[in-house]
Amino acid sequence: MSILDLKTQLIEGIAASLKSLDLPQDNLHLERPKSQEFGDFSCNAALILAKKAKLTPLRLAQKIKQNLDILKTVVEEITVTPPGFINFTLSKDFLRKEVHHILQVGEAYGQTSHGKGKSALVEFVSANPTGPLTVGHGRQAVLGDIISRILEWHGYDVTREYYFNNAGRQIRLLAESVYARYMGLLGETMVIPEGGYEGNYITEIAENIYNKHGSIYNKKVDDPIFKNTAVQVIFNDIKSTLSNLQIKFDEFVNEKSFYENNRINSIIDRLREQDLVFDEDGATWFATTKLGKEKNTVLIKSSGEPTYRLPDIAYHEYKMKRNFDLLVDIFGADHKDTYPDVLSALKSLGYNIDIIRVLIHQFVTLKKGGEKVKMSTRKATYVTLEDLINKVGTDVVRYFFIMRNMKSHLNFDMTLAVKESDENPVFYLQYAHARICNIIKYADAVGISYTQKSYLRLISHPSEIELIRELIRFPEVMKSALEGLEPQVITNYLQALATQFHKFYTECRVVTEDKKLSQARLALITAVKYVLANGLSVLGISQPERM
RNA sequence: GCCCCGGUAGCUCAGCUGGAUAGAGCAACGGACUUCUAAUCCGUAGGCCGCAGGUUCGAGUCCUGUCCGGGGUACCA
Repeated sequence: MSILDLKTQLIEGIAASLKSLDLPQDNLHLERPKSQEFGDFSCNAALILAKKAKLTPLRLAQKIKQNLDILKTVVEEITVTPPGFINFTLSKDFLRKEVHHILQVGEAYGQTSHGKGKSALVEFVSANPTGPLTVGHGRQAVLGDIISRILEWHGYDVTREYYFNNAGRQIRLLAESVYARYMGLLGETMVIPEGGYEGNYITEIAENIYNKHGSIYNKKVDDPIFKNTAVQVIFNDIKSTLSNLQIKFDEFVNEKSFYENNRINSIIDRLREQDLVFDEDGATWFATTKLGKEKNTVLIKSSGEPTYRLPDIAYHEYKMKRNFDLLVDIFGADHKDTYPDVLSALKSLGYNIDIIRVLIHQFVTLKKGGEKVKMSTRKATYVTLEDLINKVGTDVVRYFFIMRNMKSHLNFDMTLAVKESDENPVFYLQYAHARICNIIKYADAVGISYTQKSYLRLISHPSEIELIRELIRFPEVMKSALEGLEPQVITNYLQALATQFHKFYTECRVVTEDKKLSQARLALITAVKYVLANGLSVLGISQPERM
């Protein structure tokens, strides 16, 4: 039985008891008490329903308890404590059986079928190819990938999608910047455009063109070679960085495609039919004030060029039309004000926007030795993600970016990150895994291994029991990660599990003269190994067998 | 001005959709390797949960106000 099934059973039991007392049964849930003295689960139903039952919470709790019909083999003790909680303590027998359960299910332990037969589209990164990915993009890249993995863990068929724009003003500036460097290489005067790009990579792209073609593009600022080479080189660079982070996209969608097949005009037309589009001052506006916003929004500038919102709407309509069950958009805080326009447009066009989950993450504040660094791709005052990966490694980078709640600002101190990479919390988890692997190897060498009948009844030491208690929380944690689409709960949990394991390790020797006990403990730590490995793999972090 | 996010130990942050005595890591101090890995463990110390009201059996968590930090508020993306 999984802990999730057990919780359902307990809640059903409580509901039945409430029904027999003629009390409402909705909104029941179990909590994990902070202290073990209150057992493994507690229920606050009596506190909430006391008024309705015209009893003190304590008396009501007693009554609910009396009417409870719950298996003694699973729940060892039910207590009522002030102010009126009903507490359930799981039997040791149940806990031991759970270890067996974990060993049987193995790599699938903690999975659910919530997403079985469903598909999800996760859009993230979506940085335009104007420069290398920065540390700032890293947070979103890792967040998006791990959220995708969480969805996959629960059975979703996930498409990771990257939306980009290789046209427009920024790209024109990029091409002109490359051209300027190219002219510089030819010994001509080099005019870097106003607001152009200054990074070293621009020079490298120019050299690339020069080495291949010499001076044949002299004075040909409009030749597509500059734009094409730049975009191609930068995109390759971006993909290679992502690949170093163990991230692979399934689809790349070009904003340009929405101009080509008339989708944009069609959106304007359909919104106009509903009186949500009007013309003013030569521009075309989206009447967002009619949809509850304070200001209207420009969709087509008076120059005739659409703002990015319009293709964004077209892109999201394209997402909708592909019939996913779930659409996840991951944006930085700078999009906070713009995505509601996209959603209200989709709604007006008749789409069910309930399937969209928009996740907004706060920015990374980069620091160097305590000093704040302002990042700008244009000015090349950034630290590239690639540099960071090279310095501290993929596992550390991935872990670092999801250690914190996405709603919080992430202070990233480069100096500290490099210095502290040796004592990064990710190693704490991996060390626990490696320790287990080593014990198993040692046990193997002396001829002890666990079998299905591994004397688990011999497990009784407090730190063993605590370890199991921690272990079986895993399915709950993974469920909550799915509900909140928040990877951080997994890292918090794995830290707690590793702590409990390290504690167990110092208190209980696994391989001893006592063969039966050794087998039992071997079974226990193998279960720990599965859970650690499962958690780490969802985070996309390696599980070393030796450190 | 208006909108969004944050404010919890010296520092960096957890705190499970309102629960019981607010937690961890780092830094400080004191202990533990003859053992399956000390990248570890145990202990001590550290708090007006920004501030003030409110809601109720119960608030770090919800509401109102206020202060501080960040982001947004473009015919830029």
